[in-house]
This record gives sequence, structure tokens and C-alpha cells, in this order.
Amino acid sequence: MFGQGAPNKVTIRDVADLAGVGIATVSRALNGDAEVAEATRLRVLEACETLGFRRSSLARGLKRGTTDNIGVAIMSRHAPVVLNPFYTEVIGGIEEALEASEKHLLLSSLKRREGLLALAQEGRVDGLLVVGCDVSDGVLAQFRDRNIPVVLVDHAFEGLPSVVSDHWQAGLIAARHLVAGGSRSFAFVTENLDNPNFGQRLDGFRHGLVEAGLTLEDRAVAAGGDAWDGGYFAMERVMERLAGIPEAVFAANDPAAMSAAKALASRGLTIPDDVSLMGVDDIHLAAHHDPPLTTVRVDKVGLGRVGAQLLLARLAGEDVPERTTLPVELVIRSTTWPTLGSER
Amino acid sequence: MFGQGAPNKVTIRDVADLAGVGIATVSRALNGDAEVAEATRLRVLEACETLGFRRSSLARGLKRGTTDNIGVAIMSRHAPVVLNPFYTEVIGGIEEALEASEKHLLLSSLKRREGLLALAQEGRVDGLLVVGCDVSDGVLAQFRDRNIPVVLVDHAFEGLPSVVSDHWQAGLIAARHLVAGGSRSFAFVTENLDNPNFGQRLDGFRHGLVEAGLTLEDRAVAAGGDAWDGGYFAMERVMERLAGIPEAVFAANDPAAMSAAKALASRGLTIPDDVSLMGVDDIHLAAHHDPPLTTVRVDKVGLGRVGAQLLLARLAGEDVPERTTLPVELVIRSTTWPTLGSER
DNA sequence: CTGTTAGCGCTTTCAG
DNA sequence: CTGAAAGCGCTAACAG
Repeated sequence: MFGQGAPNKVTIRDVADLAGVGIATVSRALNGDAEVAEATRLRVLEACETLGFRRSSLARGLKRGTTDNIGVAIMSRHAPVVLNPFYTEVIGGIEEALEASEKHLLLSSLKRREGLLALAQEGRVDGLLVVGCDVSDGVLAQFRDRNIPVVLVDHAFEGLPSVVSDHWQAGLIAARHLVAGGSRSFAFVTENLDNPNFGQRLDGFRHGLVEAGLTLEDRAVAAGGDAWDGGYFAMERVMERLAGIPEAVFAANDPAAMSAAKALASRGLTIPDDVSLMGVDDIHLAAHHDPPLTTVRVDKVGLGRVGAQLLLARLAGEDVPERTTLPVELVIRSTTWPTLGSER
Repeated sequence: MFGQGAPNKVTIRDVADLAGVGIATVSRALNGDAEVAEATRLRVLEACETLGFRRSSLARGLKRGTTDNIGVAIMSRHAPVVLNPFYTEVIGGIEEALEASEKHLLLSSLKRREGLLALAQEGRVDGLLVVGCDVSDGVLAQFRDRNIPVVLVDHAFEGLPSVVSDHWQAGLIAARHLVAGGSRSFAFVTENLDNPNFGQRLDGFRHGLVEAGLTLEDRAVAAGGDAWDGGYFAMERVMERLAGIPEAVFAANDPAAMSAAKALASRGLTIPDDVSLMGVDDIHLAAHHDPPLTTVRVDKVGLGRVGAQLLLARLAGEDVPERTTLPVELVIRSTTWPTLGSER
């Protein structure tokens, strides 16, 4: 059962006939043109109602050159991308902004990376939100050169508008907090060092240490891979190389921090008594971690919301800045020693 | 900067001119019509290449009456719906299936519940995947009556094709496992009892208890609300009413189980020594819970994948069954006593 | 204020 | 095998 069966098509023509007007009038009434007599408008609206008429978005779009669809592509090397709690929140922010403006969200398929351009060229979407760092510069350059309306989220590229977190500041805040907590030796663990965002976090972290007259040894910096246990391996590596344990560990993001915590625990180390630990992002799990993870919160929803707003503005012909940076915020929980907020 | 700027439009006309053929031929070549001379086809394809031509999905859709877009609506009462790890996996399965057939995923906005119908009527999508139980029967009846191609996922409704998990079986499996582990008194905690899926889990659970000559007291069944801590409150309530603790607790889903674990812990109870605990779903967190949660795994990805496949089949004019049930599977971890697999 | 008309870019008969 | 022509349903001039 449930084979084909044409969902009855009712067009603007039918409405016009029933209301006893021309199709142009129906169109006007529906578009809220002021030039329509109140009585006529009502008659049209009523006809639409009884007929259950809805404008064809296809025909409308073909004529107006827009679809009211916004493409969203998550560019993350982490395999099942939708699963990533970080991006999931970003999408929430995008939803929020699109909802407010009657736009629809077209989620670009995970693997169809290069097909992204096609989405825009086929006119399937009016604009694109490209989220994350795992995009080739080549693709981005094409977007820029062909002048396709796109806004980058959590990633930046010369000549394309983007919204990012203040990664450098996140590193700085972490360093200051850890230093204020009394730590004197440090380690930085991450999934990889290719991700420019992680790199900026590391830079900021280093800066914070240096400004306190401290340093981060090169061998105390390790990348453990992009799998679930990247933080674990990175932590293991650091401990091997240092032949000891640092007083504080700063992880490039929360997953890495939680994963590193396991490596620490497997050595019988207690957090924060033996070693302080903090991450970045403040994903949901962070607060539920044992012990609750101190972290630098990134405004994930804001990233999505602002990104969408910028795109919408750009589509409306408004000028948008090339770069928008969202502030981050220290969230002290139980993997570090509490300090007065002064270190900010 | 980044104001308007028309992304240059190249149409089929341009391609035809460059290739020195008529537009009909271009269309045929692009659609893989056999009736085109190989030489001509090549010339056309090359012209497309040099011009960077892509068919307008709007014009194409208007003519053919399809969009190749599939709408996906998550109907969950849990506020930030995208955040729900369960649905996130379902979407992953949908993606998987759509990707294989060149369809696009239009994520319906969270709040636009009633706007769902419009999505289809406006011709914005060819069909709809409605995921979850939080939809009114009224809306579903409209889908049915207007013969709109829709497939329900994780929910069922008379007259509409759907794919669901074997909730009843999940309850049965849980009961048998808990009984086999030696428990003799039980409790059932849930976020709510309105959700038909939860109801079926409870029924199956009861059945499993009864078949072992045991029972589930009415006051040992409690709903704690749909917030994050629903399981916690439900558990609290049960303990108050029972003036004691049951030997085993079955939670309607994993979040409720993990939340109930906190209530148990706050009373100084140890799992599984003092009380056995299990949930349903096997969301990612379940394995990372402390201790790792025994649960009945629901094939979340399968739900999405099969749902999408059914919809695709229906759109292709094939007949699809009204109901497809996916099996569930016992996953023994550390919140219950291990038993031989015999209780299945 | 309202109707008529010309396409938007593509697919698809219908004739060559 | 290929071109010409007729729309798909709607919007936007252009005339009343």
C-alpha cells in the first residue's frame, strides 16, 4: 500500500477563478501589496482558505530568483558530524535565526563536500553557512571569486565574512586561571595541531604563561589524533616525554580534556589535587563530567545565530564586516582550584 | 563590504549556443537520454564544463514537479531538539540514506510544527519524514487524508507508513535480564507516561515480570517530567512512596536512567550492589556513564535510514508496508549483574 | 485598484 | 538524432 497518489495541486488560477479576480490580484493580495482593495483582499484570502491554496515555492522562486533556503554545511573531520555536540548547538543557533525570518535550513550532506558549490549554483539555496575548519582553501576561494553569498562559522578565510570565537583569548584566560591557581608547570594536549583554532588557543595560552614569567616546553605539547581518544593519547605522550606530570594541563577542547582525564586517572592521579585540568568549549558533557570540568566557554549558539544573521543581512544587500569575533568566558568548576575572578 | 553581487547566471541557453545545438539537446544530454549522438553529448558536456553550468533546480523542479528535497521534522517536546543525542543519530541515518540517492535534507524548523503541512503543499519538499511522538493526531490525519508522502519515524499512526523500534520487546528483555540477575522487586521510572513508546516499554516490562511470577506495584511507577532531571524526580518519588528501595529499576530511556542514578547515589546507594539499573536506547553517554549503563539498544541510525528508504520507495511509486519494526538488543554493562544470554 | 501579458529556466511532446 | 515550441505556477511591469 501507500503507492503514488498525486497530492492535489491547486494553483493561483483556481483561487483567482473562485474569487472572481485575475491572478495578478491574487498574487498581490498574497504578497501584501497595499494596492489591493480591502474587500478584494478578503475575498482572495477566503478563496485561498477554502481551496487550501499555497503558493508554489518553485514557481515563485524561479520568478524571483530566490528560494528562501539557506544551506548549512558542517565541515568537520570528525566522522559522524551531526553527532558532534559542538556543532549540534551551532545548528540550534542557526535554526533560531532562520526561524525568525521565515527561511528554511537545507542541511548539506556530510560527504558531499565539493558539492557545496553546486548547491548554490543550482539555485537550491540563496546562501551558504559553512561551519568548521575542515574545508579546503580551494573551495573557499571559489566561493569568494564567484561571489557566492556565504558566511564562515568558526573558521576564517581572507575575503569571506566570518564569525569566530576569540580562541587566542581563550588560551590566555586558561593560562591566567591556571597560573592564579598556583600551577608552575604545564602541558597542552589536543587532537591535532592543524586546526587553526587550536593553534590560536595554544598561542594565547603560551602568551599567558610568558606574561607570568613561565613557559610551556615544546615536549609538553602533544596531539593525539582526531578519534574519540585523541586527548588520552596526547596526555600519555606528554607524560612519557616529561617523565613526570605537569601541574596543570590545558586541553584544546573539552573532549580532549575529558579524554586526557582518563589517561591521568589510569596513572592513579587525582584531579585537581595532583594536576589541574581545563578545556575549551563548554559542551554539555563538561558540566556532567566527574569531576565537573573547568573550561572556557565558547558561545556555540551565538556562533550559529550571528552567522545566520550575517548571511541574512548579506542576502538583504546589506554590508557585513569581514570578521566578527565572539567573546569567550571562563567557567570555573572542579578540575582546577577556584580563584577570584581577578585573573581576567 | 560584501554587499549584493549577482552570482553570474549561466543558463541552458548559453550552453546550447556554445555547443551549437538546441536547448532540448542540452537537456537530453544532461538527463542521460540515449537518443543523443555521442559526439553531440560530449560537445554539450564540454560546453557545460567551460561555462560552469548547473541546471537550475527551481526551473527543473517546476517542470518536473519535484524538488529532490526531503523534509525532516523532529517532533520532540524536549526544547532544544537538535541537542537530543537520540534524534541526532536518527538524522545521521537519514543523511546516510538520502546521500545515496542524491536527495537533499530540509530540516524543518523546531517550532514551526503546523507549518509542516505547508512545506509539502508549497512544493518545497517531495516528502516528509516526521520523527518522534510529539505530533498531534490532527496534523497526521491531514497528511493521511491529503495523501502527502510522509513516513513516521519512532511513532505510529493509523493509515500512515511508519518505522518503529520494538518497544514492547525492549521492556520484556529488560524484565527478563533483571529477573535473571536475581532481582525480585522493581520500579519503573520515566519522564512521562504520555509517550506511547514509553507506555509500550512499560507494558513489555510488566509482561516479563508477570511471566516470572513477579509484579510491578503501581506506586513503583513514576513520571518525573520532561526536563533534564525527570528521571531523578521520578526515582525520588518512587523511593518516597515505597518507603524503601526496589532491587531493580527500569528506566524508560537512558537519560531517565542516568538521572535516576543520581537520585540513588544521593541516598548513598551503590549500583549495582544495592540496586540494579537499566535504561533503553543506548545513547552515546550510556557507555560513558559511571558505572557504564546496562541498556536495551535501539537502532537509532537504522530508524532514520529505514525511514528515509521507505519514503524514497514511496516517492518512487513503490508500495511500502504500513509498519516496519526494528529489533532491539540487550547491552549488558555494569549497572546490572551479568547473566548468560539465556534470558532472551 | 485590477486585468493582461511576458517571461523565470527547464523538460517534453511533436515534427522534422 | 535534433530543433521548435508549449507550458510548469508565479511575479512584475504595463495598461487600463
